[in-house]
Amino acid sequence: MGLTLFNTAGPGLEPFVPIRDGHVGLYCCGPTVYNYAHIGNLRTYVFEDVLRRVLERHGYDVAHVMNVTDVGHLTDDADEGEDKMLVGARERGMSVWEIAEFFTRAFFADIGKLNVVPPTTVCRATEHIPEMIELISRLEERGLTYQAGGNVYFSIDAFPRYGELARLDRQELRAGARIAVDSAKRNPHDFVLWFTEGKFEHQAMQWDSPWGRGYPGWHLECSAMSMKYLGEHFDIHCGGVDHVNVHHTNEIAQSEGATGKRWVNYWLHGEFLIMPSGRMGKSEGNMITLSTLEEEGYHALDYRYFLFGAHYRTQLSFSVEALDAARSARASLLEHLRSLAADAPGGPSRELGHDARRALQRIDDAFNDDLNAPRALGLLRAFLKDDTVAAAERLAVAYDTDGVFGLDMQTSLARREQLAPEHAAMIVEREEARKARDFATADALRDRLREAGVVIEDTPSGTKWKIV
RNA sequence: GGCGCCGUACCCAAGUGGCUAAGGGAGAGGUCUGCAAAACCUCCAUUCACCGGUUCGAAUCCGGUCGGCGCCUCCA
Repeated sequence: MGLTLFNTAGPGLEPFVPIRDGHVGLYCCGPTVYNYAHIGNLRTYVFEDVLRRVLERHGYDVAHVMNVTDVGHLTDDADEGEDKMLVGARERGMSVWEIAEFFTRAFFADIGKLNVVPPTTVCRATEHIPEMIELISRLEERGLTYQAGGNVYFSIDAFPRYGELARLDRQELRAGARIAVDSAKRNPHDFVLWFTEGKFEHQAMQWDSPWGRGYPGWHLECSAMSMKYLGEHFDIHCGGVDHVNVHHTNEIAQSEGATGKRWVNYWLHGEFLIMPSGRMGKSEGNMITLSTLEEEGYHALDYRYFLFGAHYRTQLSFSVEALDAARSARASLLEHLRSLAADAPGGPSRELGHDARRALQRIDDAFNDDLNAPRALGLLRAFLKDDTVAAAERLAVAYDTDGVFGLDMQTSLARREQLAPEHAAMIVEREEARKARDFATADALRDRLREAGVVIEDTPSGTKWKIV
């Protein structure tokens, strides 16, 4: 079964066919580094990671590019207001460059903990200003821009295909329904390509340009950098659903406006993580970071497992109950694998029988069906319970498919085997207490070990322990 | 106001015309145990928000009602 993906820019589900055999150009909208990423943001990167892993499982050589937006986002709407970087810097007493670096590191640390395979190319907006200026010049040559009020704007009326991605009805666009319209715009949906210093005196990051000293509009970086690293026509562009209407719509307008040809073949969009109070966001005041979860005693991979509870194109409800369920589920999965490993002294089987091959195929089919991770995980767990199949084969299927799940099954298992010497000593001490039928001492030791993250299990074949 | 998505057991959810409605968590009973924990076994939706319709047949398609969410604004 070939890979089928849901293309926002197409009729929906479509077979994936790369532009160049064996190669895939993949661009994923990256973080704005003025704050920590919250777990809603991270959901999107995990979805993209599954895509990356599935593509590589198909044998594609994936050029995976991600931008880091360290300039250009405005705190306010409608192209007004201060740069978010500036606000963040002021709050923390850091320079905008320092704060960008700080949160960039924090971001990659987070996705690393989630076992997200790093992009092959990470590019910073501030390091690609010349490319952005070049792109504006191309648009200018083609008559798609105008200058007004100190800014350079993209004129959507000069680009007939504007809004096709989001299926926007040009007549129905109601700009200004909730915000004040920039009076310099000819069409309310025109957007800024270049801001000049005359407009915002406090903008911290500025560059010289043919239109005056200033800084680029937000959408520009993705167009300029993706084309630099992936060419003017590439395979897949990903991001969150919130980007469909504005960000990606504008990216398409300026990219295709500049080249006069098709830019991206497949657009994939991940849905939101929903809190009881609705969408997660800084302004909504319901932000949870990965660090928050870790402080609460969850492992980053518990969150990754949690995300596999729902398909990437459906909203996922977040709750501590649901996260607890995922943590328990991941623990039981590892426990299950441990017992299978114990029954398979030779390790995972290299040869698979009919049933194991079929299970493997069905799991791959689920991933190939628009990255259906929840179905794949359900199939894996059902298969692992099938004791008509040799433990070694079940283990082999689990480890093999973990190449896509990315739950780090083998490593997580191994980690549980590493016992600190003082804990080993306590276990021995407890065994002696039990033999002496001094259960009070034994139970106290068990409690202390539990607090240290070592769980004790007395079984007919002796006392066992594991790291949690 | 416009556009779109969703509503499956206590919870998270898969399922997109036809085998017994995945899987996980929680819960109940049992085996085991000094007690626990874990593991294993068993049980846990004749039913898919509600009402109509299409069909030999629908959770799955169509229409309506109610409810939730998202986008239309920087935002994953």
